[in-house]
Amino acid sequence: MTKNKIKKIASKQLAEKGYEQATLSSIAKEVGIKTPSIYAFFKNKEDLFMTVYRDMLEDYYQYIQHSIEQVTAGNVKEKLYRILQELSHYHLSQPEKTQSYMRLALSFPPTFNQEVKDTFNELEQHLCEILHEIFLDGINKREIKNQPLDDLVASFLCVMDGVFLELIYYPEDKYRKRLEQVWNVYWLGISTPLNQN
Amino acid sequence: MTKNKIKKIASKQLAEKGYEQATLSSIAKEVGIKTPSIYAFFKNKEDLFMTVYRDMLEDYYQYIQHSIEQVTAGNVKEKLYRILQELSHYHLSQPEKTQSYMRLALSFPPTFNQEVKDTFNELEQHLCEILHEIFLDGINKREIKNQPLDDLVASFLCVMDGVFLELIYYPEDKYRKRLEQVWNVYWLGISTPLNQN
Amino acid sequence: MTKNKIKKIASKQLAEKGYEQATLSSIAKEVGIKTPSIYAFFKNKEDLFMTVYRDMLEDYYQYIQHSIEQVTAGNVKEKLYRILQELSHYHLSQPEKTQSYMRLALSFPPTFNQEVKDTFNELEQHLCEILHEIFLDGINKREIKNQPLDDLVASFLCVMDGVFLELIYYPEDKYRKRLEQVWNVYWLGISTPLNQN
Amino acid sequence: MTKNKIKKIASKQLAEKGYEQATLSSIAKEVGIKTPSIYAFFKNKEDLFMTVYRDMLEDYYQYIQHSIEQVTAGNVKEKLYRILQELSHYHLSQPEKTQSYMRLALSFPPTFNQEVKDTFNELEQHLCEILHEIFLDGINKREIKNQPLDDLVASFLCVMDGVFLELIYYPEDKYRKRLEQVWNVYWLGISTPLNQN
DNA sequence: CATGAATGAGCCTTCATTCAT
DNA sequence: AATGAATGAAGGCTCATTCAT
Repeated sequence: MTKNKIKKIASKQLAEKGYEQATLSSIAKEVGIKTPSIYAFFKNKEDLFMTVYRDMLEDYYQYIQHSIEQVTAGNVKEKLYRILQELSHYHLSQPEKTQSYMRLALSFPPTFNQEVKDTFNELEQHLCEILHEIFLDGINKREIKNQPLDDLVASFLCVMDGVFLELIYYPEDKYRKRLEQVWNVYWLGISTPLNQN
Repeated sequence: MTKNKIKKIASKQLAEKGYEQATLSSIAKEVGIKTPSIYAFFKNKEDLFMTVYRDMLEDYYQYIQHSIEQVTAGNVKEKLYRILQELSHYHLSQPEKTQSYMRLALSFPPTFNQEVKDTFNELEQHLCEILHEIFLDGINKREIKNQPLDDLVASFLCVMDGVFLELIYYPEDKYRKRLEQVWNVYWLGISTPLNQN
Repeated sequence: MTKNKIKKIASKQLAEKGYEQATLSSIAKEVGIKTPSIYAFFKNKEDLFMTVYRDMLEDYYQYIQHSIEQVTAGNVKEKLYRILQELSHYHLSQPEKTQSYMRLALSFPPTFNQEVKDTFNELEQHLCEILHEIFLDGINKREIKNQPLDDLVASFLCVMDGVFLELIYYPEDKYRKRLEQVWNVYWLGISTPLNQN
Repeated sequence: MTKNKIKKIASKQLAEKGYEQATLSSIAKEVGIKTPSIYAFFKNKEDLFMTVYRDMLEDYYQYIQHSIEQVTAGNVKEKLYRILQELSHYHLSQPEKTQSYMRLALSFPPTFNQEVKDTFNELEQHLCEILHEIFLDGINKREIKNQPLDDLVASFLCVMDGVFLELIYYPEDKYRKRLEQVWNVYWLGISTPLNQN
């Protein structure tokens, strides 16, 4: 279906060149159609990329949700590490998406920014709840040192953010090593002595 | 001097709107000159923003260097926290610069990207050395739990990155709270029990 | 068809004002369209004039070829004179074309020059062969004094060139007189006494 | 003297690139001054090239005049041939001048064209008189077949023009051969049998 | 003499978009 | 659903030129 092809290539070019350089005509050319044909499917350039963005976010959302739900087995250490790994896997296995993602977050017309932020917040909210539970569980089970839950959640989110940024800037191998180092220190830091093996 | 005014406003508009939207004509208008006048000072649009970027990086470099050198007094805890604070202060006190910075890093013509990465790496290299020393010192003085130095450095860089990303996305008050939470957990995690007060 | 109209007017303005002064906007204005519309038909300004030039050359080529082929009847004197006349007729009946032609030959971006020269050479080559035959025939029939064939061909080409240059510089009436004078002397010069009536 | 340097380089760039491409700034750069400095010596771009052109023509004029005056010795054949040779020598020894010359003749703003033509005409007028005398002399001395003087003059001018055009288009060696062939045929054509050796 | 700064005019070009087909 | 033709808007850039210094 042409519509999907357009979206796919729009997303790809967005990743490669950013919003402004991802010209309708350049997209059309790569799709193999003429520029005005795009308007048969999308009202606008903004509309097209809005859609692309929503799809992307939806996809991400689904993935994260799905990943998290599957992380029921295992102890807290495994759960947390698993989250970082799922995150890494998602971005590493389809780096263009992450790029597009970042690009849109920065280069989108201001009108759009609110929606971007809203979706982001929702996602974060969800994540917070999950992490809350996990850490609560961890403390109860004495896997994790007793600390304010919010602090723990914040710290993990910070690790996630840091790891995410490095995921963008470093090549995969260097990134993987980093991730491990970070995780080692982090886990050693938050866990109770009993669980540091 | 007009040249500086151009650079300043170019940087500002870059932060606000990104490279493509920071039009030469829009810059000129805000400076109060006519567009072609810009060419009396810069060869190109690219040249202008190249200069802006280099200045920015130079400035950042100087600041970090300066900050770090002054962090000789105090124990390791103070030193590390001080670094995070200086970083925060730098970006919070002139948020446009940070924005420009991010924008250029993502939206610049590919030719330029190598230079961006090189400068980045150099900066990181320098930071690594400093952190290395600090952590080594911390371990020797029993302020910090004995762990591989590289892991510690990596973890701190990750915290820095995470904190940096949040600094961009959250409003200042929310950010400050986050920073404190993160720091609490982090320091509790890496320090020896004696130093956890 | 708009495309042809653009070409026609481009050619005309080229003749009148030269490549640089034949602005896309001035062409568009005369065609009655807006400047960007030209890009629906031509990739470039260069592309447009390239096309114009090739058409011109093609047209010239066709004409010369056609003219020559029809000059089978008559004796050698008539044939040669006919060639000069056809040449004159071509340029006099559409002087803009000749002007454009000259203009492009001189003012075109260097990239293009090779193609210009190549086409020119091909045309000249063809002409040489024809003249060769005619002169050979002339000598055999004792209409023309026995001289090296190559010299005769060269001399005739020189007359053509001279005549061509004068065709550009003189107004038509003056040119016609000149042509006759030149032809008189030339024919008297190369013909055998029997044929000088 | 800077003024002369400007003129020289203006002329050179004119030859190489034509009037429009011979930018004041590009001239200034090659001279080693800043663009506005040109205005210390010339009122205008047009003024500059006007001067350049007048100098060129003056120079040409002088040369031709001088050449011709020195062609008093020798018989008519030698005189005529000498003229062609001087012409060739002039253009071959400083081909840029000829290029500039042609360029200006074609690409100059229309205002200027009249002066160009006037000077040209004057030169031609002068040449005509000289040729008139030579041919008259030639006929009287039975070196040249009796023909209308005007025709002879016209024919020689035509040869000059043709030869000139070929001088521009052919490389030197090819040109020289051509010139000889043309001259052979021409002289054989106009001379009396007695003088054809 | 020379130049730094500035500018009006204009050029080529690209882009998103529309509309009739 | 697709496209050829057209366009308003704008962008980056160059050029000749001026003027104060």
